[in-house]
Amino acid sequence: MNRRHVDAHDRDAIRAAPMFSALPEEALDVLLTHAQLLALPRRATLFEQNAPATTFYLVLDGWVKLFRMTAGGDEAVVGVFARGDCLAEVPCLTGGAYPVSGETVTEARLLAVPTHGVVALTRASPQIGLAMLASTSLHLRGLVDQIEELKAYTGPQRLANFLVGLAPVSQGQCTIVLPYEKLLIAGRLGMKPESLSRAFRRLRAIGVRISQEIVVVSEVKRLAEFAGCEHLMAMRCPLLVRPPRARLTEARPPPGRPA
Amino acid sequence: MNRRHVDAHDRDAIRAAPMFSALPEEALDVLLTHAQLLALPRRATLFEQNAPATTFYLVLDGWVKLFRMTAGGDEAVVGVFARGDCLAEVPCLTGGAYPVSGETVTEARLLAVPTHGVVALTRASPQIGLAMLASTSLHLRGLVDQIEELKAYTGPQRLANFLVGLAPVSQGQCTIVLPYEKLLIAGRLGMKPESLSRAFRRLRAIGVRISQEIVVVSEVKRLAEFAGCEHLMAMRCPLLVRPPRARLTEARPPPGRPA
DNA sequence: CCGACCACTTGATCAAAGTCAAGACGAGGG
DNA sequence: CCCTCGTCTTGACTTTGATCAAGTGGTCGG
Repeated sequence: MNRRHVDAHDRDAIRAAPMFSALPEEALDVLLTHAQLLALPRRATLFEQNAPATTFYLVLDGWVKLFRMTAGGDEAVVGVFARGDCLAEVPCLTGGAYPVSGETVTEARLLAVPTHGVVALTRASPQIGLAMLASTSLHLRGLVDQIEELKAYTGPQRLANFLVGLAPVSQGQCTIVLPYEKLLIAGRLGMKPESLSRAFRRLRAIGVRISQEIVVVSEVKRLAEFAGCEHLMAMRCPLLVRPPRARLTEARPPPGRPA
Repeated sequence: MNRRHVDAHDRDAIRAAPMFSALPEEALDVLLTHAQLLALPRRATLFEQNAPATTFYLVLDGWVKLFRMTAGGDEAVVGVFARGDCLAEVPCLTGGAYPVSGETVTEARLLAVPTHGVVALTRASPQIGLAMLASTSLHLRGLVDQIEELKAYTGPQRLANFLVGLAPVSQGQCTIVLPYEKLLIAGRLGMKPESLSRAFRRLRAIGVRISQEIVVVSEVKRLAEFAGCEHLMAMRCPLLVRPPRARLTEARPPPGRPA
């Protein structure tokens, strides 16, 4: 976990990034002579929002978050990245500033690529420009997905969707190990830790058990259905015995509410 | 407003787009031979989510929205674009599908550029690849801004921010004409029309008057301050005299509900 | 073994925004 | 002219999520 040099395993991760996948082997060697391998502890800062972008990163192991500090002092998490993901390529190549801050959330190994290294590379193989666009396209899509989620779905639905994305199968039972702390998951999903906790409780009714960082889903399809949920209405608070709501047009039924 | 051909005014708009700003005059001519000028009515569909991307657009006049239909049938607006803005370049050049749907929200004139036209262009002048990245970079930034807004600010704050962005001056008094319907503004800001209406009411307390589509701001700085708002707390519900809510620990007040 | 600290959970309460229903208002068609 | 339609506003009420406060259960250093 603390290797000092790029090995075959690392090369696989690099190949996984869309922007390098089409690169000939020799070009990759050139790139690596410019790049630096970082082994970082938890909570290490990679770059800060608004700083001039000089280096971009590729995750080889561990997790990295991108976020913004708001005027009020909270942080808004914009993305959480894992092995094979590439960070901040765009501001680097356009010569701008980082639009967000970046920080490790676990111990992590990263490849740090200085901008000038890639500019050199671009000259060598021009089609890398299109590959970069492909990479960017993925990021754009991810952001659009997030906006849709935030605008149109409730907390429990976003959590369900997050879990479905983590599930190794698309139907049946499965077990998921949460990849990072609940605190960060909450940020990623745009809610407070307390709300996340309650969201997990809500999902129990559709077959989600949780203990510590282990989540057991009894039927992934059910979860997915709830996440996209046309009929959230139908399964709202499924177990809670609630007296039927008094309708304005009817007489109020005797409130059998347990004290 | 219904010109059939690209004139000098239109060329200005094209030059305003980052991806074409650095293009030599002759290359622009080549581009225009491939492109098509569209004069569209309100509510015309440009492309639909998940369709293969074959054409991208540059807005010459009017307004265009990008949005997603959610499973529940609501639409989540991802962006609203005006003169000089470029839409959907990325999926076109990476050969993917449109991640969102696009529709005009007013009468509009657009330049429709088929992908193959630009691929030809790319061969002619390779540095256009970097220009495209610059353009994309702006889009990314815009999306990140939206996510931060949604996660960290309240409705009235988002509205204040929106108005500040529209204001022609950065301090003092000013008058703003809302560029499109309130319904769409609400969508853009991630709320329902009713909430938008109430958000405007809230802003009255800090010097925002509204009648129809005309907004008068008595001091833009005050608005900007509220939008970034460290001390939202200080000016919450400034004028409204509200009877305190009945507490659960007290006797339930007799429900004066009309039968 | 103890106690401090941490991440997380839970409960009570409150504010923000969604929903439903009704009305105001202007634009356009018969 | 009136009537309808669409947009916007308003009011009453519900639901969601945030906040505050307390409590649980770990881990780690002494």
